[in-house]
Amino acid sequence: MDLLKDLNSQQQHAVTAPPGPILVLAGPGSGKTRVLTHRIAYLIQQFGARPEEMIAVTFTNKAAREMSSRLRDLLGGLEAGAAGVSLGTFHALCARILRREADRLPVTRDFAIFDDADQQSLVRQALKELNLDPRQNPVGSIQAAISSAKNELILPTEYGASTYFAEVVRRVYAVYQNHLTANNAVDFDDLLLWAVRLLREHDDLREKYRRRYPHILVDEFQDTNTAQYVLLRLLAGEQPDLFVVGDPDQSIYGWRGADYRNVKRFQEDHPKSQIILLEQNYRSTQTILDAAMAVIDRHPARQKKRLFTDRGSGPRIVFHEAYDETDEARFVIETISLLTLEGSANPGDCAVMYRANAQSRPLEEAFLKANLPYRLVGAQRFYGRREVKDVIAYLRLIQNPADQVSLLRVLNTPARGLGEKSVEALLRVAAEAMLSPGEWLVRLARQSDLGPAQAGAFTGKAMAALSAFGRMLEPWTARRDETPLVDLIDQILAGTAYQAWIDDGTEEGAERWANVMELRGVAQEYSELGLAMFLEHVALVSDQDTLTDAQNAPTLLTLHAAKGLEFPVVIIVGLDEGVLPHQRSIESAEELAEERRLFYVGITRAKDQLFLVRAFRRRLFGASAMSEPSRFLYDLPSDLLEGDIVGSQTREQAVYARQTRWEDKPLTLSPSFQVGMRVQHPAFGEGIVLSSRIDHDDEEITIAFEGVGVKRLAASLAPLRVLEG
DNA sequence: TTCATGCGGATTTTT
DNA sequence: TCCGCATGAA
Repeated sequence: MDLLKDLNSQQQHAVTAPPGPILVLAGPGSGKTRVLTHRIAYLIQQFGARPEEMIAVTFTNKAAREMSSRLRDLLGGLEAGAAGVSLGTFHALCARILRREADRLPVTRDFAIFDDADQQSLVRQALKELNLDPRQNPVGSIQAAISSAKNELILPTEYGASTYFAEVVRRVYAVYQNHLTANNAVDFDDLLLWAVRLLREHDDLREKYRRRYPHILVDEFQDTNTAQYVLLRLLAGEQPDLFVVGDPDQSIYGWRGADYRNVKRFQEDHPKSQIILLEQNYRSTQTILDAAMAVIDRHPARQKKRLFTDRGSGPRIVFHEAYDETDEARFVIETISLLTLEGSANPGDCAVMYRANAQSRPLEEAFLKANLPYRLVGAQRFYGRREVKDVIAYLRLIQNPADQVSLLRVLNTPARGLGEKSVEALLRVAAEAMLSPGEWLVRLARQSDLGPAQAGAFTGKAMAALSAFGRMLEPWTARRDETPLVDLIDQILAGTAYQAWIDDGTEEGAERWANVMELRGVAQEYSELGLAMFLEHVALVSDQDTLTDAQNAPTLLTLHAAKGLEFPVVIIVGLDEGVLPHQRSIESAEELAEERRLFYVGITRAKDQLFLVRAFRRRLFGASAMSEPSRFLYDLPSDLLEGDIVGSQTREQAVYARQTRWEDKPLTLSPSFQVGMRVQHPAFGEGIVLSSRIDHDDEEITIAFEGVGVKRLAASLAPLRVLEG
């Protein structure tokens, strides 16, 4: 079959490039998944690469699945071959390596993977031990700080403490890490961090994996963080066949440690790398692309891409200013109803996007009031629900009795009279016996006789409850490998009378039980693979994966959640200063630029029609306040728009607003000094500009001054006056 | 162990 | 405004 026949020339160029470091800058809707899958097929067919030698990394399981199925279609008869490619998320692939090489780690291969909530629970515990007040040292902030440190590959001993908070973090981090090991657990970030450490510190392992995976492909490369970048470098070795695809313009996870500058770093680290741009868009109308480019071109120091399509210009973008958020929601409903009525779109073709989850509320209320169905993405996550986490915690405890976080979660769930005092005593006694509390309980169940000292540690009631718990747990752990997974879950539910505990007869109660049953359903699919794989799955999936497109209803989702998706009709609401860009991001040029990219991502989700909505006044934290149009709106050329952004404002105000907003300051730089300009400097006198380039958020100019020589200056600092351009 | 109360904080969340 | 928590009373 001819692999190249349905690729455009840029895509062909990327797919057929000789093996080596290759950077593909792929605009939205430019077919990057297609390029990745074709590249894999091409390497197999033209270079005789074996699928087992290839590793393809994505950021989401969804993307991995998508690639896997597209690859299967593509390779057709080579199905077995396609299956040989190691395809998965960074985290999943690292978890696999860690389990395989567990003998070099401080945990066993049964280690648990701790999520955010588990991490916070450990942080809380550490704070307690260090006698620090969780009120003054917010658990979430500390956890986030530890997470960023890990993403930057900073170990507890290396953590610099220049402020009081950093000192707190430093201490908590150390204790936290010890606890993780004691729990026989790693957290999300550890999956990457340990993988890097393994490859860094063990020459034989590094060699082994380099030989094993000579071909590496990476999707969404702009979203890699430092740990992931370093991991790739370690895996890739000196003569890498490293094919990375990304789009710095769609980098919206900087706040999670992703660093689009890795794209630049890649070019510096691989000076011979090939750079290929994918600019033809197969998704949107030219009007939408023009709007998107107008927004993103204000972001300097970027590799420009000219997005184009052969789809034609399509309808103009509609801007609407609503009175308040209720009115905004009403406009959304009316718009969707109208489109449905005229037959230009199905409800399911429409997506409503917003900056923050809180904005979904007025929208949901409007949908409910209008008695219209909708799909809400994100918000309350299935695997974050209490009842789901409870059952998983039981399973995790069975798989890994050292998992103290899970134990403490379920020890008194359902309530069995084991309060704080009993827990403290249990932890103390277990520590004395040099066992984890879970193991201690199992041992307690196995030998009826207790040391007198230990028996004295508990009240009679607590003792009875503990041994009952131990006797329940013991057979589950002892026979965990023979017991079918669903049977195990049923035993847990029966043994704990769990339904009675969560289903209180209310509607919520029924829903909670339904969630448990849904989890049981997922477990059913894992009956072959078993408990360990099931736990791996639930630890590493996200809820995005649960997004089904079954019903024909509009989708409500955040701009972040929208990345990677597309819809015929997109309505972006809340285009107000303080909402998009978010209040919190306005101060920092870097964050403001990310808000801009977020808007860009939103715009480029639209295939046919785009609606932009804002509200004249908006209720924020209770108080209602006037809001101003988002500064990003002023970047849209008016000939693409239907509806006037100026809205109720007077012309004068609008002009003022436009001027004062031209700033996203440092970052909106396009070089203001041109080569050949004559300039005047108070100290150096007159000179001629030799070159100018934007570096980060400043302009760096090289000037030849008469009688002084060549100087390199920063435009923001040097007091330069232009004499003639 | 559970409920009531008060306080502080309030983005985004691929794994 | 409203949610989650930490804390204190029953």
